[in-house]
Amino acid sequence: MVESRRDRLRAATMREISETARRILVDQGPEAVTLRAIARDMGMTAPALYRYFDSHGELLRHLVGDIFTELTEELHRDIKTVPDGDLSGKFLAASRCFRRWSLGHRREYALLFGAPLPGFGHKEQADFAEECARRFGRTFLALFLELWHKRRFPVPPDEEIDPGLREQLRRYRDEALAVDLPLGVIQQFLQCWVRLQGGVSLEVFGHLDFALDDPEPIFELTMIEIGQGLGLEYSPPR
Amino acid sequence: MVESRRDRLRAATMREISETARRILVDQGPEAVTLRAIARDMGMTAPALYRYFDSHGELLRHLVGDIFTELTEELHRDIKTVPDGDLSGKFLAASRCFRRWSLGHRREYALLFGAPLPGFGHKEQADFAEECARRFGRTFLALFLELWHKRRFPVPPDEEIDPGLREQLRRYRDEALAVDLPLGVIQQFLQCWVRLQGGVSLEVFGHLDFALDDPEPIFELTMIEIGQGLGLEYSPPR
DNA sequence: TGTTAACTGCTAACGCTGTTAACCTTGCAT
DNA sequence: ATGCAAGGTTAACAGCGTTAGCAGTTAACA
Repeated sequence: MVESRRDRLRAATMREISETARRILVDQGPEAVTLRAIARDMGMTAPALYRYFDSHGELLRHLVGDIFTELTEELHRDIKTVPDGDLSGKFLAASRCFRRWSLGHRREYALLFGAPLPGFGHKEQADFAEECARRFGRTFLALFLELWHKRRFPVPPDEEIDPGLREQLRRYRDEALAVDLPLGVIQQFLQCWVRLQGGVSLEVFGHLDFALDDPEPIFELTMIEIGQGLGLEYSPPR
Repeated sequence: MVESRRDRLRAATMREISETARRILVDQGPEAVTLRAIARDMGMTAPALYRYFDSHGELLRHLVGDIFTELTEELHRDIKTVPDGDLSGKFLAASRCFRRWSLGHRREYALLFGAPLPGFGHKEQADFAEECARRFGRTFLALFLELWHKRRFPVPPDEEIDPGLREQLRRYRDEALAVDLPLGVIQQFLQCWVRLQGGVSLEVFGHLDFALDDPEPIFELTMIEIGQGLGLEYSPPR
């Protein structure tokens, strides 16, 4: 049997649950995404949702996966708007897209990148959400590696890397990435990623409000500095 | 009346509430800090806590203030262990202390620097918590300004700063800091702070786990880069 | 000193949460 | 046609924040 009537209904209900959860998240924040609220909005009762998800947490993890996917798609869309030759432009576009999306979806951001909730350890995340997160990560990594292959920005030789770090980088490269690269490239990637996501996190959570109403110029300064390390041509936004 | 018997009892109860809340936070995480749990641990009932705090949220905000104070004290303690002449050492010590405390108090960190909770907007925070947070911020700012006055690291002249940023920096300098400084110093401070806290946040929340078991070397690399911008002498930890 | 008001606790209750158990109807497959 | 599984229901349990109402204790004041 390929596509029974029940299968179709089930898939539709699944979709409706996701959409409803998503809408509540956007409208009322993460703590309002309760089973009862979702069910209420759908004209159902809460226990019925257990036919679709094992627990509240798993429903949230599924939601996380959806959001990661949406973010990743938006990133790819923005990257594609830059002509293929312009790698600097693509890198800038991706970074700015990530920041823009994050600031425009603070509650989703909190769910994806905030403090890990209880029983939500970012480690034992559901396969689905985990895979979505990985694809998100690969988006930036792919850009970075393309940059390395085509432009060869300067990186420290393996021998000059802190021994403790070197071993970790080697493991990550060989086990997770399975590519042939100097370890310095991975180190550089991680440093850039920390600056990018670290800065965005602070902004999203309002931890620069004590001094700035609009931290965009600070973000752009960061982009300039990162770009210098990678030999990129900087061009202002818009 | 200066110090009635009731006043003493009330103060003691206040203290006990704080300590109990704190212990539950450390042992079981932020979501376990419920009014009922606190009351249970104290041999009281939940409604009695309303004699001391208007709501659950306000109790949490008070807890935040306590934690900020504790963190600030630990920072000052560590800074003092470095001889007064060694400003580079003090700066490194403070930064490493912040990172160490954050990694050793992840749940407290989440409360202080995580996503703002509902009705917990980081803006309309209770006066108490707000003041504690300010004193924490001033700890780093003071080090930074001392560094500037004694060592004069290079900063961009006011005219070269992005106009939009310049105006914000001027407001922050004149209204919040009320000091006489080139705006470039403030800009540099904010950039350093973003790198420091941004990196620590990612580490605490486990967002580097996808690649690294121990991100300390990456943190030290950041310290080296920041130090270069400020003309500091780098010395490895321990 | 006696009275009054404020303070500090209690219990009971409301409505919310996630979750489980028991039950009923409906769709699908043998 | 029979039987089983899927997908829904209601009822219930334990926990939560919060409010109302009641009692006892302490402090202040006439």
